[in-house]
Amino acid sequence: MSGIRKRSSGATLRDVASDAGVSFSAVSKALRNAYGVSDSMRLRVQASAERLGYRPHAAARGLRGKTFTLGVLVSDLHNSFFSEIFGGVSDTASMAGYQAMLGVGQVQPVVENAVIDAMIDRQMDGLLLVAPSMSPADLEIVAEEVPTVVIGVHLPHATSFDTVNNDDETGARLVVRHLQEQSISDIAFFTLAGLPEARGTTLEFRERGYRDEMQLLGLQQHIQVVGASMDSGEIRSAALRLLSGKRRPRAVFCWTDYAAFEVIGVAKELGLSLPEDLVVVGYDNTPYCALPQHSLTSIDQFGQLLGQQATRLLLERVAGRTSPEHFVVKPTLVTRDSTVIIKPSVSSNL
Amino acid sequence: MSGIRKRSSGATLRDVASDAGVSFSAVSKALRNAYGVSDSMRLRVQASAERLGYRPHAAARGLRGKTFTLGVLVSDLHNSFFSEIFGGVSDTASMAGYQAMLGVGQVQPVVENAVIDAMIDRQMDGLLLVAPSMSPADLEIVAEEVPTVVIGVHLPHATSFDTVNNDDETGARLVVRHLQEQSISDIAFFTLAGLPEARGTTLEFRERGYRDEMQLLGLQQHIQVVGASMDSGEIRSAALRLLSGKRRPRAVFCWTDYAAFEVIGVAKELGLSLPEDLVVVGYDNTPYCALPQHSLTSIDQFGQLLGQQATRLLLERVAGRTSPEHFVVKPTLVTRDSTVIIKPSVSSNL
DNA sequence: TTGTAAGCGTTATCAT
DNA sequence: ATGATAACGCTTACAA
Repeated sequence: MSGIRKRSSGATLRDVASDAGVSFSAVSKALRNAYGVSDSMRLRVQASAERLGYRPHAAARGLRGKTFTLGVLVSDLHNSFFSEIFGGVSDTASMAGYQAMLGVGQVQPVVENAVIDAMIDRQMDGLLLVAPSMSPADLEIVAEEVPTVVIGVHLPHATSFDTVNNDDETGARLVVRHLQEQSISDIAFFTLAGLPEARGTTLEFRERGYRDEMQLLGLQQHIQVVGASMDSGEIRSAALRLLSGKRRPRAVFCWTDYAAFEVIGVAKELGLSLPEDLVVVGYDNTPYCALPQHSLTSIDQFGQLLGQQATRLLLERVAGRTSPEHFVVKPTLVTRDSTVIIKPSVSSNL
Repeated sequence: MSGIRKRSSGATLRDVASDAGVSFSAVSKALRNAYGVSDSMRLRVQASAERLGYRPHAAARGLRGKTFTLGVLVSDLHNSFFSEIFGGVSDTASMAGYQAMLGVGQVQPVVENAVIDAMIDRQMDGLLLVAPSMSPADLEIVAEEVPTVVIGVHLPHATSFDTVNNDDETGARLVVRHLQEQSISDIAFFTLAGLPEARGTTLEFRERGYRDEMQLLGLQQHIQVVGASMDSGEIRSAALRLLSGKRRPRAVFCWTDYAAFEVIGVAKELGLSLPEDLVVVGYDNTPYCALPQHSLTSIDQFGQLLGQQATRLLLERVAGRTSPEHFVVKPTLVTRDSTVIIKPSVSSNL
């Protein structure tokens, strides 16, 4: 019932070998199903290994071969969208006999680099960078040293690493179109400001999708983009400025769910009623969206799928692929009360 | 500006040695500030190492000495309380030259064990287990093999590992007392159900604190404990049962903030107004509590501090301490509108 | 103070 | 098909 293998025994290849009565190099091969071992020997070796509770020593392994460890770098643990991604990563990795280890690079690029270095030093077989804030040039440098897949940066022409993304442009367009169908035209875009000027970020693409679709629908005069840093206080004051200014929009499309929640909060404090006075939309479709007090329309970008796909690609690179692959998943609009103006007659009170 | 060290050079101790014109073992010692190296040699070696971009090979190091890696096991990335803890861990670890790596054991104890095994196999110097769901006996087994600190399980008599906790009993008492001061006596406790029967969990202590304080204040006839699993749907249906039943409490004290948000959602759907009809309290004081649409009174258990302290203890164990230490931090009640009945005359509309 | 040498537990190459 | 042997890059006695 315990499940924990008491493994202080610390059996090594040699112990298994002497127990099975064969050479230790034979054990190495047998255990890895390498070429050139008879079935009878494999069976005997496996039995011994089992009995002695043998476990390969990862450090020793890393010295010659692989460590079977993938490093995952995320910039912000608080965003539960990242947790979703990691779920997909972890599953896919462990099914292939790999272990995913998470390192956190707290937005500051310095820390980000330090974590990447640490992962490379620890001989991780591959790196999965989730929404890194470093420049494409730096990404190339990293990818030169170790198999790399990047999630959340649009660099479809990168050759030394793969990318996995949701189609942020389409996501943004879906939002604008949906709102326009609700007869809303005055739509503002609330984005993250003050990033280390990065190229190809998801935010850049969301903004482009927003602008393009507004243009396409003839709403260009309503285009309005405001920004705030990640800090909760800054988000609030930017939202307050936007909502109490003279050009208050009818709808605010936020770059991430959490910002949307802050906007909703500010709106309530200002005495605005939702969705009659103001409509809010988020991005990521995190679990909090479904809470009735939010009921927030959001874009689902299938984090788990992103994580799975990225891991699959990474394992391919670890296995030797060098040609680049760029995977894009179509996001989906999840409509909730926050954007449904004409409510059914029997309505619950939001 | 790039910050990324291009290190494909792959310089080893030998390279540094020949560059500095000394033996490679001298380099090893000089770089680790070991005993028996002259200042002149140390300087020369450091200069060479710097110039060649030397970085120690963690796997090779792990074979003889330490890996300077700490493994952190968390059961649920989604709880942003855990992110807070990891922030403290990461900082403290890196200041001591260690790197913290996160592994996720998705509640299922099987996965939890697998992750721990993976961390031990990778020769991590110490393990930090955050709210593990395994039995105390299994914890002992793990701690026997590797320096271990446990956060979020009350086992003050454990000898083979250290524990770091907030005082859950006090936390719960604070809540009950606070509510009673608001003239509320009918207080229910909403807890997590269906765990693999664990001993010493935070929940056990919160419930005890709740029961004891209710008793102490003469409110024992109002004691009511309901449970639900981690699943969002289950939480909702349990909350619905509680709030629409004939014994609807005046206040619900929830084991974690997210559950409180679900309770608030159900309450709104039922047409209850907060805080007049129902008062809700959470635990963890996650960022979402401060949102005006929640304004949730909660218990702050200082996750970052917990993480820092746990890491400090772990590093001590790694350094050789074997005597157990058990650190407990006093939690604090953060009062917000969700429990303030008599509001100031100029009130914002929650 | 400095250098030499023996492992650490693997993988991979080469004989047998 | 099997087994000896040489790395891998480092730490740590021990010798000079």
